[in-house]
Amino acid sequence: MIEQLLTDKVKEAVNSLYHLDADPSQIQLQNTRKEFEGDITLVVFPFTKVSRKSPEATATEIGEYLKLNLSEAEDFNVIKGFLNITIKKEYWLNFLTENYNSDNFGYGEKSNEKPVVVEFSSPNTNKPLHLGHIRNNLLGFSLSRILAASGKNVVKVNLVNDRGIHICKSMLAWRKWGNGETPESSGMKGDHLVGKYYVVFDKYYKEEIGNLVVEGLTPEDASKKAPLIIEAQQLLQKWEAHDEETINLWGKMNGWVYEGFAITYKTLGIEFDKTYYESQTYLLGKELVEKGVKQGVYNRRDDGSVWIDLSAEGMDEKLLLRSDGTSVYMTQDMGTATQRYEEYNPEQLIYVVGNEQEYHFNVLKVVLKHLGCEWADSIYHLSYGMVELPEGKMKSREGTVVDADDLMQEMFDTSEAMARELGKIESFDDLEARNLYRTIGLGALKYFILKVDPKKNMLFNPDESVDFNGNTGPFIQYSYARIKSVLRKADESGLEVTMSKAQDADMFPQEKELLKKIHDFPVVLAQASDMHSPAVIANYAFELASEYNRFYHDLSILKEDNISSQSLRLSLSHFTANIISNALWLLGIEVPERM
RNA sequence: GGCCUCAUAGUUCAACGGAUAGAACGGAAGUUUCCUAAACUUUAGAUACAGGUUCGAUUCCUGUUGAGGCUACCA
Repeated sequence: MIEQLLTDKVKEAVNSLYHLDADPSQIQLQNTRKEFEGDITLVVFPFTKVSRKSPEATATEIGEYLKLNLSEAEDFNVIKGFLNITIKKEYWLNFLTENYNSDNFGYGEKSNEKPVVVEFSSPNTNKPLHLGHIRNNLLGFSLSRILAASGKNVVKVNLVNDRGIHICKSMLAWRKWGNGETPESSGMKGDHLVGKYYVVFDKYYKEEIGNLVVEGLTPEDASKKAPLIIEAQQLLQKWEAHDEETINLWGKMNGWVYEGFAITYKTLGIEFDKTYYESQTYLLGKELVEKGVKQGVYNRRDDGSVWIDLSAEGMDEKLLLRSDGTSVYMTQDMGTATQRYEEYNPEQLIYVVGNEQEYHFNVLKVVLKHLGCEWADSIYHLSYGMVELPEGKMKSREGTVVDADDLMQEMFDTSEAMARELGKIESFDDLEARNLYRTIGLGALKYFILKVDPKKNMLFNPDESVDFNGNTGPFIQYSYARIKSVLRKADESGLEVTMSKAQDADMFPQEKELLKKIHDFPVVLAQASDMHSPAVIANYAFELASEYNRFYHDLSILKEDNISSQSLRLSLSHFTANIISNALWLLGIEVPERM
């Protein structure tokens, strides 16, 4: 890669000119802005101190050195403190020749080192998946692919939260008011059916609270003394005591939910290497807490509860074990993290979890380190922002959630309507048309969510739904389909891609821009895996597609009678299509061969 | 109260401390003998406020204002 060559040569240059052993961070290379002549720009301000010359003079000296000593350097010009270097055409053409047929251009070497474990999704089993889960799933899945492409050995895991008071609420409501309703009898998807009874529970629970408040209780007391919540808690105790009837009901209703989730995951295109169930892991961690008490790093109070004092770290006291000896969230997470560490010996443990749990993960790390687990440093919380609706935050109890299944169906319907309106599918058979709606609809949804920096809250307006024009997935998919169409036509016309001919071609500035953009892909990929950000890949894919469309929109590639130019354009098109498809694959987005 | 995050065109999003802050949608005006108009071209429009560090600040630091989150013997 030219960046590496330049970095080395610049280092050599400042050493020879100014006797400076330059730090890599001082050598700042960037793509030259389009309005200036040149390909790559060196920012020379960091060297003006040692050169004791003006930025212009310094840039000129370094430029002269590079032109003399770097064979790829064609020429240079200086504007203020910016040294714009032009790279020889041969370099770009050689780069094209060597890589245009490479299927995994830019991907890192596959390493056999310790794995990276990525946990994402982690749903509760009392209700269907919603828009917030979609952001989680897409981020986790795309991140896993990006890390894998950069050479890591990735393990995707899901921890299903299948036990607890929430599922007991659904169970109780179903038993009281369900009349034996099943997914088969109701025609409902299993997760939606269970979610329905969660809402039913909440309705009657709220009524009871209301009545108690009328009788004179405070809302807080009322919410604790309502008969329904007490009954639900008793159900949880029965579950923990392995009561057969309770376990059976729990197993049955969870089974419905899993069937529903499986469909949602499949539609969304998400899969895991391993799924853990909280019912099997929730007892883990208690031993760790006891161990901590023995070591004197945690404190047991008179009532039997266990705490850790984190005031030295600038945090509060935190409960690790209840007075009745049962686990809390933190206890379990200590256990599952330890289990996962022992199982995989990972280089990194990544948790894709919303930013409302940032404090929890900070505490988790510190609590483990107090126990002497140095590996706690390998825990990384990929914290993402909330998905907000125009009317504010989603609240499942207030029914302002956007259901994942409904949303995807809407996307499919919208893309179908658009395709029909545009007359896109006249030559398609039914199956191909249906696949296209799915591909486009999902592409729109995924791209819309992934293009936003994970850490930021994002706004989702269901009424406007997701666009199909502009900076969108379908635009990129369209660009891909169009390139494929060009290549098909070329093939039918008997045109051949001959790189030896292309080497003789003149390269238009726009063609070089496109090639430079492709050339950047490995750098972008590395950056994305460093920053854990699919958004970097998404925005890159859009820029690449735009670049292609802008240049070729009114140019007849096939009618060009100069064989060299034709070869250059076809191979450039082929290469662009490859990179677009690779970039979208990293986002979990499919490309259509035609649309 | 304490702690954390965010604040950029009318709207949704960009910008390793670098050049004249980019796109897209929406607004206004155009472009179909061609590979495919889900496209392309032109145009108006923004760094919340006040200081500081720097050759250079949307970016780093301090303060103010505004939005969200956390601060449960819930998970």
